Amino acid sequence: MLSKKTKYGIKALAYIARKKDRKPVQASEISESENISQKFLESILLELRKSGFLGSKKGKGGGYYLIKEPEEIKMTAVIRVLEGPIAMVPCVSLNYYEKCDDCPDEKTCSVHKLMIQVRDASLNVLGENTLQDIAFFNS
Amino acid sequence: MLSKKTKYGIKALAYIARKKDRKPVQASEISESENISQKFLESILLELRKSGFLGSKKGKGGGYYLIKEPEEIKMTAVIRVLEGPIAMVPCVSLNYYEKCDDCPDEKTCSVHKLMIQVRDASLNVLGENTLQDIAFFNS
DNA sequence: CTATTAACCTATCGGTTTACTAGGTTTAAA
DNA sequence: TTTAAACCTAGTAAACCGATAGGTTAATAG
Repeated sequence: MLSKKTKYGIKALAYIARKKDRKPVQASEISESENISQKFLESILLELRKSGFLGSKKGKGGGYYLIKEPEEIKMTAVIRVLEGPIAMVPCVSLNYYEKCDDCPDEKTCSVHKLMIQVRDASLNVLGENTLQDIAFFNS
Repeated sequence: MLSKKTKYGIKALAYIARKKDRKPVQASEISESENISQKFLESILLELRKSGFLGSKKGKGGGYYLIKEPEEIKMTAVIRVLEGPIAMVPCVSLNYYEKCDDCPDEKTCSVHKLMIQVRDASLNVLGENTLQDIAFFNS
């Protein structure tokens, strides 16, 4: 399950991407428009800034803005920062690998191979989609 | 992330499927062989029985056995019972649908469309794999 | 220079879930 | 009648989640 944090983070990024001018967008504006608790959103935006997706400007007229172009931001990167691993099991994670304590050998694990397939399928979808794709779409 | 419960459940089912004879397999045997806490495993096996994957026999020489053929058990079904929804967000779940409180309209939600794609990709993999496929595989 | 605005920081917190554990009861075979 | 196994109920420590509270810092407007 996707955490609210990740969900809100994606929505916020999409909101900012939709603004044509590059003027900073305030957390309060996003909060109202997307129905997200402002304080919670603030902490998420901060995290997105610290991880290099957003820049910020303090004080009056301040806010958050995209650092890269929306087409250059893959959803894999966003989700990895906000949610953590994309894989359903640490032992098949590319970026957050961890050995299972119960498995003596991954090669003979019945779960392992299945979860690699799931991971690759998800990775494929999330790697093909950029912020541009999800911010502007014609439903 | 897949819970240990689901992971253990899948491993246990695979273990039982691998036994050629249809004699009941004891929880203790699976527990030892797969390095799973016995009591925890018991509760999982019980759940798998109640949801129609396993049958059981009490008393000496008792244990758990498959009710259906391994080829007939899709991994989607197993995961839905043990883990719950396959979708990463309730609003795109086929079997556990729930509306988001923050979204006024799913059609305009930037997360929604993306998560439908992820769901379909996962569903595709998990629907194609049966217990037979994951129990016997040549790594 | 001052007031205002908005990002930034730290700490806390109630609720839920997770992964077990304990300790028994029931059923069936030897 | 002993033993082995499933079955049942309860509890629990730790982690995580989604938020809230209450400030500090920095930048702009007047």
